[in-house]
Amino acid sequence: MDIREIAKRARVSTATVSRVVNRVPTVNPQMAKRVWNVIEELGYYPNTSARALVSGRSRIFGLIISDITNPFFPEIVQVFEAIAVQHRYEILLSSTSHDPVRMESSVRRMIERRVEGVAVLTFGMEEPLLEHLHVREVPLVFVDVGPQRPWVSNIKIDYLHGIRQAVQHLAALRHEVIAFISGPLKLKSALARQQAFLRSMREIGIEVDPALMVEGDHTMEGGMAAFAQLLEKPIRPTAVICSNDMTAIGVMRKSNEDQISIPQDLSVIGFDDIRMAQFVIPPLTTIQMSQAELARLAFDALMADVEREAPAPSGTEYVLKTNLVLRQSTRLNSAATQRIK
Amino acid sequence: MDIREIAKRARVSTATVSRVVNRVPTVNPQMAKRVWNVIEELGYYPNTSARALVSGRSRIFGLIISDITNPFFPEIVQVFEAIAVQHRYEILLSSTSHDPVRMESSVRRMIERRVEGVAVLTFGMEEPLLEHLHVREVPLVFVDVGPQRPWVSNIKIDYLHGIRQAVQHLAALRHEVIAFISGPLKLKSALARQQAFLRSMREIGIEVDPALMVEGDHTMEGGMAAFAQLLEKPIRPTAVICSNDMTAIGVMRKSNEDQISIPQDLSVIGFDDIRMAQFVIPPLTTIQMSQAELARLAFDALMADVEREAPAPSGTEYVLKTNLVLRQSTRLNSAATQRIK
DNA sequence: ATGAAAGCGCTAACAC
DNA sequence: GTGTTAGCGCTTTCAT
Repeated sequence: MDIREIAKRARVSTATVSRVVNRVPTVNPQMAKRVWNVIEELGYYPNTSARALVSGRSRIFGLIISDITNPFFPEIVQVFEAIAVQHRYEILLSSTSHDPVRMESSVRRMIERRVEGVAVLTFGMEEPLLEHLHVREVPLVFVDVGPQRPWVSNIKIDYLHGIRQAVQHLAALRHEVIAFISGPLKLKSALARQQAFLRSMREIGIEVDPALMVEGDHTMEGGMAAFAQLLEKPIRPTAVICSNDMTAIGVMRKSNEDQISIPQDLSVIGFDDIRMAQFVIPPLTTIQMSQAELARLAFDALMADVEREAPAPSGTEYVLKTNLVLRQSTRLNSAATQRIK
Repeated sequence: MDIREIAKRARVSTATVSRVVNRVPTVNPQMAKRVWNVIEELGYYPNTSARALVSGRSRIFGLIISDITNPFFPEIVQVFEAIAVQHRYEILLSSTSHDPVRMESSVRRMIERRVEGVAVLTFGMEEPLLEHLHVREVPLVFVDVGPQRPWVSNIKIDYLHGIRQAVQHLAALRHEVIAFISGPLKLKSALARQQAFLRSMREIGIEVDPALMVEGDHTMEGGMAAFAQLLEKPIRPTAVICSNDMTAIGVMRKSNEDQISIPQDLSVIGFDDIRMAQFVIPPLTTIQMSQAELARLAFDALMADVEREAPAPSGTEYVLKTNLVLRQSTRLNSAATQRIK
């Protein structure tokens, strides 16, 4: 059952059926009605492949993430998909697990499906792949790590904004010995968070003791290990800020094992605000990087490029702010309180 | 750059290029080599829309879930996608949020993309939608709730297997007063779990006091509320089995607020084994329903139907076993222990 | 073993 | 405002 069948039964041409289906306003309403009736009656659904082939528009966006089981991503996928559907786009999802081979195959699949844009929410993309997409003028959007060139947008995360809030929040609670557990420092995003922490501390006149900075790996196990390291140091922090929530959850887990109560004995702050942050005990105070907002920015960036005829010569830049959300893993520093008494 | 361009440059016909790309074995190896070289050189990627249009095969499977942010689903999506890619299939993901309108639009999109099969991992599908897919002979796979008819597979969950293990585990730990927090009982899957619990208890000679059965809603908040209800009853359970992990996490949260220690004062068992179950404190003993296995079964079911020329008249049935995984939220009933002393 | 050619279902000129 | 028609890029007979 195809457009010709509909045309025949509605006694119009296929062109008219096409116009009706695509809601071209110039068609005679009566005729349109007749066509719709036949469409309903026969349960006709236009064939997307044919449409894509002839129009040259696939109405598909690629979405490359590292790992859907990483709690940071589900909400992004959710929102991205919801917006896409509103715009009559489909999404081609791909998890790469940080594997360059899978990344390459993802890009290949996306090119074969002639995606109209790709959101890359991983730690960048190798030059040859970029090149393949670039010659086809496929709009791309990255988070922080995109190259400056036509058809490439970048969403810059304002780490400082939220991290400064976190530091000042702890300072207000009389914490002075504040540790920081970073992510893998070879990651640009992890490094940026650490830098923002140091800068925020400097702003309030504290020069951080290097002993209070340990490197984690953004996993729970890494958080536990990093915190264990911290406990062996001569100075004991009363608060710790973590480079992501999973790390913070690791800290909480290790604290629990060692009979360190949170927030009584130790205040903990995470980063990301993954959903799980609300479910741990106590609920985790964390720096939110809105996944919904990120998804929306990414989609809008692609959409903008699709609708542009000429690209900005060195891409477009967007900014996503981060913000502290207060929950129950931080508290007034009891040591300081006693001192005041 | 299309197949003709390649053909011209390799001085062969388009038919030969097509054969080469599709690895038809009869082509002269030399010629094939020549064609591959040109393909590499020009960076040619076949156009999927054209392929789908002419071959009538989209190489897409639909995957309908209720909500990707529900921790039960990410791993399913992950595994389903990975297997699909291995078979050179793409997946069309859709979250319906239990909204019939979104479900309808999902199905429409899938039909328009001419998916070759749909895995429906929600609580069923309304008859009219089923009908649309049925007339097109689109293979479907459901979990528990599929109708018996051609082109429809069903994955039956063996709830009893794991729940019986849970009950016997608790019994072995000398628990006698075991509560059960169910899911919404209008859900077939929730009801089945409750029935399996009752049956398992009966098997070991315990008739469950109705006061020990409360209805939750499969959310953390619901778990907290249900447990609060339980605490107001005259009899106090020493162990509680929950219809899913989020409910169990709610119980843990509420226990924490009320100074009830887990597992010292109360043993808790969940269901599903979502990833978070490993991260809560203490790690949750739970009945695993392997998400990876479920995804694999679903994919295999669709693939089998795609390759079948005639469908089984009343569909095919698959079974997924559940199993208890021991972690740290269960312990010997201390009351019973004292009694023995 | 290879090539010529007929479409797959649709859109978009272009003509009326 | 509506119809005719030429493709979109590919696969697949059918000849050779």
